[in-house]
Amino acid sequence: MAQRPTMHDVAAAAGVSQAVVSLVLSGSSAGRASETTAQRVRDAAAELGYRTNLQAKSLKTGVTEIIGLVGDEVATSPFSGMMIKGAQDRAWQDQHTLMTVDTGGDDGLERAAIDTMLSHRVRGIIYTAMYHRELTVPAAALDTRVVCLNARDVDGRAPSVIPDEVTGGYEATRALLDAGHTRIGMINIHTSLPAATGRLEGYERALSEAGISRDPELIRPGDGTHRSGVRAIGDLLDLPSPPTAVFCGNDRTALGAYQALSARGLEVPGDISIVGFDDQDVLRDFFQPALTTVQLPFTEMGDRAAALALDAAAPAEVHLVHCPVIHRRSVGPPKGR
Amino acid sequence: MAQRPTMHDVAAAAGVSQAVVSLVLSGSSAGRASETTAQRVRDAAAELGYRTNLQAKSLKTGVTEIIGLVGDEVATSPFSGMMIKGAQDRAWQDQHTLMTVDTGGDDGLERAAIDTMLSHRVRGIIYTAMYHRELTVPAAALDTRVVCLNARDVDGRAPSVIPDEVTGGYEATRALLDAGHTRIGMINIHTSLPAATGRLEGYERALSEAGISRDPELIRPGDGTHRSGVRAIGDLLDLPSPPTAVFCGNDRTALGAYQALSARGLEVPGDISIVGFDDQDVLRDFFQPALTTVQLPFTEMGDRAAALALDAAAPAEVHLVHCPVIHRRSVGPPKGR
DNA sequence: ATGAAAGCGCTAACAC
DNA sequence: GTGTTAGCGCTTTCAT
Repeated sequence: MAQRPTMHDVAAAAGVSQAVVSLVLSGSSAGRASETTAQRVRDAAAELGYRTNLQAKSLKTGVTEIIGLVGDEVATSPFSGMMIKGAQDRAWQDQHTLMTVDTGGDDGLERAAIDTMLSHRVRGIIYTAMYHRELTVPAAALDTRVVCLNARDVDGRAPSVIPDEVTGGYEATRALLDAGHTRIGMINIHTSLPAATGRLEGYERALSEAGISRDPELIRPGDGTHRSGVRAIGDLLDLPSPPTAVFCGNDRTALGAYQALSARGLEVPGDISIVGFDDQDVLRDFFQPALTTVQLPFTEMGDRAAALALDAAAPAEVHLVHCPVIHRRSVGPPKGR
Repeated sequence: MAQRPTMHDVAAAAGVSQAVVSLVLSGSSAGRASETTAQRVRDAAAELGYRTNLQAKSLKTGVTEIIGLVGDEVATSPFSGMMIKGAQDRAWQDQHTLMTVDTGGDDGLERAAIDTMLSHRVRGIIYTAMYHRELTVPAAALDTRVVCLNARDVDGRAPSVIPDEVTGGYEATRALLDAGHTRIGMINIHTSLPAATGRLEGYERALSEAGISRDPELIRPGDGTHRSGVRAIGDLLDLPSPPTAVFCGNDRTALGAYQALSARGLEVPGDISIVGFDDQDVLRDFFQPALTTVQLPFTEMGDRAAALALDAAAPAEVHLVHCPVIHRRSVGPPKGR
């Protein structure tokens, strides 16, 4: 762990000047240095265990190869891991590294994190939300390139990458429609979330497109919990004319529905078809039979966000990322068909 | 997003020299600059939106304020999120930031990641495993300070921070012993894991300390899955003299046990007491009644690892972090007592 | 109490 | 083809 060798050391070892070392090692020596010299330099570098000092390089060039990623609960939510992975892999492809800070929702820490990143002269900041939501990018962050991930910048000053909830809800409902259902319930999640409004909008659009008139009784409120799935599916089944299929606003709700159904001796999809939303990893094993659901494309979203963070010219648009339906076993034809 | 102001700009604005700006902003101006001057400098800096250029600072000082964190699946496992959070918060307290790379288990990427971090002249590297295991630190990484997190460096060249599985298993078993049980089963997980051998060792130690002779029939193999919990608990119950309590090698196994028990019409803890291991967040809600289990102290482990990464003088020891028993509702007195 | 100056390791323009 | 040179923005020593 002695003092790291510098280009000067390599130059001395190879018997050339430091400038030549720079040229050779940066790969731009074509036509500048002879191949013999180049090889001698590379050998010397390897021999000494030379490694670029990125501080020095960045100081000179004025740009760093770091992308900052700030978010509430970035580390602790299972979802954000995928966003980070997507962003990281993309950054990596472009020789960049991610510097991550999980603010835990603490505004002071967030300010400090942004500050630190700016001091590090990051190439851009990916401002990430654990749950899809709307937010205002802190003014300080706008000193650099900012991209909102899983969040929409209400002021439209930064590009945003969010899941296309509407199309997701639409396609989830279509999957049910296509299986022959015409009486389709929906159990929503917290209505304050873009996820809730978007998914519901997709549901309604699909039904109206199919010429099915809206029945408010079929749309049940919920809060995204297991418990609310249990309750809402009960309400739905107790209707004079119960639905033959239900679109659940998220997987957790769907799991509640599954259990309530099984408690009543009803089968999925024999008696009733179910579609979820989120395709949550950790819940997957608990669905018997496997749940047909809509996937939140977090990895792709992370990828897109990183790409935008690296592209200084990208306009501050909203990028909707498609949420594909994952067809598994919880959808079948309506009972008695 | 114009060119960022430098200390020279601040100096010009405040009518002092750049050196004084450095002194004042670094806080070491006590007795060097007058308070009036200092204030003028700070005002000018704020006015211009000045921010330290950490590249330049690091180049000069020779040390960075970055800690690298490399791991397989760091981003995607629910556990590692907590380790990252713990490490980050600790790093943050010491003005450091985390640069994270998830290698996805790819060796090439891992090498590249370590290389990059070394080029960034990170203060240290936290080499993290998703599952507690033994490993060899890549030679390249040893160019800097390395700390193994949730992994033990078999060559003993780097300090390691790992959960104290043995004591965890011991205390889990003690919880059962203390409730009055004397016939206690254990369902193990993959025996190749330090988690499995350690937990079993703790179990055996607790029993032998209590003067209970070892009954091999009570120790069932498993692979950590839900399914293996279902199977093993069945085997245990079918014994001529079944246990009144079972220590499950992990929560997932315990969940299988719960379900098999409920399928047989048996109650926890009325008919049988259960203790798990891991205290896995996502499974928590599925336990009815709430599971008494042993917590893997990931946040604390991350904290310790970061602290070690920052302490160049720390010896390459193994740091065992205590795994506390979380008492909930799945332990009661033996039936018929 | 303040300023001048050197130099950290690198890139890149320019000279030979 | 290769070397010389001038900074990038900062910290720090030494003058003043």
